[in-house]
Amino acid sequence: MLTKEQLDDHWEKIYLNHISIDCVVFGFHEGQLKVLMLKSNNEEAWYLPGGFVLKEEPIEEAANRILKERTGIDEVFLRQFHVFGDPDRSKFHNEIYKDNSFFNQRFISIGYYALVDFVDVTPMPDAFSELCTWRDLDDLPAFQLDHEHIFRTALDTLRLQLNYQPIGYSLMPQQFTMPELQKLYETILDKKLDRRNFQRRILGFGILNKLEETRKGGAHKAPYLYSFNLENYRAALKEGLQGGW
Amino acid sequence: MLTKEQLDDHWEKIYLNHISIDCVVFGFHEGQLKVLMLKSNNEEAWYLPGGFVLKEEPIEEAANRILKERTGIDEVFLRQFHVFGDPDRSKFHNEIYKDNSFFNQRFISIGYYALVDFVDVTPMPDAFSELCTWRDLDDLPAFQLDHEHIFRTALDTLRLQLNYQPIGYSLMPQQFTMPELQKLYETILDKKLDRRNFQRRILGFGILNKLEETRKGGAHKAPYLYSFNLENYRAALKEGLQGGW
DNA sequence: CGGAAAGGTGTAAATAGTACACAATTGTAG
DNA sequence: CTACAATTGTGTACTATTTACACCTTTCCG
Repeated sequence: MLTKEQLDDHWEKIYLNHISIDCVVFGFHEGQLKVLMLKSNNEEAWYLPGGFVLKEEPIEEAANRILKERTGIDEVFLRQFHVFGDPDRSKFHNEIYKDNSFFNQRFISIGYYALVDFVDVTPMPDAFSELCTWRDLDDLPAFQLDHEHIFRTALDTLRLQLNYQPIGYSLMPQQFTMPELQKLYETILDKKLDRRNFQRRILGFGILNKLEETRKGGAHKAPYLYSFNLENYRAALKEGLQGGW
Repeated sequence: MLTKEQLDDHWEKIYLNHISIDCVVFGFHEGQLKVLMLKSNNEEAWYLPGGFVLKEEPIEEAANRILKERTGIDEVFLRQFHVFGDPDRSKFHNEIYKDNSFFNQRFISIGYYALVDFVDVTPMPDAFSELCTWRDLDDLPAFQLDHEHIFRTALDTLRLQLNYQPIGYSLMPQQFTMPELQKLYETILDKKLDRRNFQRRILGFGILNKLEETRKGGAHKAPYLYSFNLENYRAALKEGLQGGW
């Protein structure tokens, strides 16, 4: 265990000053959109996975590292979406940080959002938290600092993104049914979609493979399974889906 | 005039370390899309208007301040679009900066793009430049550092933005003709659009007022003048134009 | 083996997008 | 002063996309 001064020194030495990264990690499970959050025992409010940038580390790598530290996973959909740079956004009220020079500085935070497959994630608390866990979007706790704003902005960005990019690959398991995929879209958009029109549209993108098998075991007619056609999916990510001039 | 050491000290004292802002300022004049650029006498390559963030300044304010310093204008369309954070992006090769501790640090740059009315701008060089001037998009000089990448990313963002936001208000003069507005879109997208369909579409957005007057003086039939309906324009900016789920 | 709940599929109507042509105005050249 | 060239204004038929909507099938359960 290091002394307080040594810890202080530690942060200062390896991380860039003034810059932090916050990640909004979205997952989808049992028809619920979820976001990964952390909580320390000393505080009521929850916060988003975050961290700092090593002196010689590209910021994309930093975001990936932070994400991996909290989830165990790597190589996922991870995108910058906004920078939060108000001078009073990062006043830590926690007594722990009060006289730590590194934590007491102003931080400009680069917001990333990630789309991950829920079952691949093993939530792991960071050095300041006892809890790291998924929270349902319709049962969110109080947020620390400006993290509610960061989360909101990420969600808005995700909703916008639905309009010109496919997103399911990162959030769904390998195989899934059409109703399951539709539920994902409905959950993100927070509105009901027409079953038949949804299917036509999503199939029209050409990013799905219809599989032979069906998902048995439900109490009803067995739905077909689909998987993503990775080649077309990647092309759609690059080109955008449609629309415009 | 300050000594070199005093200057060094000056930067360190008032600006945040590691963080810079670069602005891609778009203007439109005589059917040409233009970008504001700077050049010093010591270097061949040009660069984008940029600067740093004051210790207690919100980053949006910093971007506005930097923009105002180079253009004289304020309260324009100005948006974050990307953060550029590779550790080797900001190695200044210029001898001037070689032993200046402030300039020799790693900078993570927040990219902003601005849409401005060409005629409102009075380009003003910064402390390192002799030249500050508009450059045509189809006659761009060599760029310093990663500024070509920053510029490209801004242009791609602007093109994407056309699909879900109106943009003309910030780039056009108060009054303009339909062909002039069409030319703006064609220039940004770098492709021809059908005159009649363009008109129907843009009028369909409900963001234009058709004026009584026409623009005389051209060698041809006098086109009608239009202005933007600010109320509807602002609503369209907020809501997005159309499309999607 | 009948019923409840969910999934699979098609079609008609409305809407939006595309392609395309002719008439009117204006300055210029003869 | 007139014919011409260039540009603007405007409308319509055709096509593609989006929307709204209904019936049949499968499966499990009681």
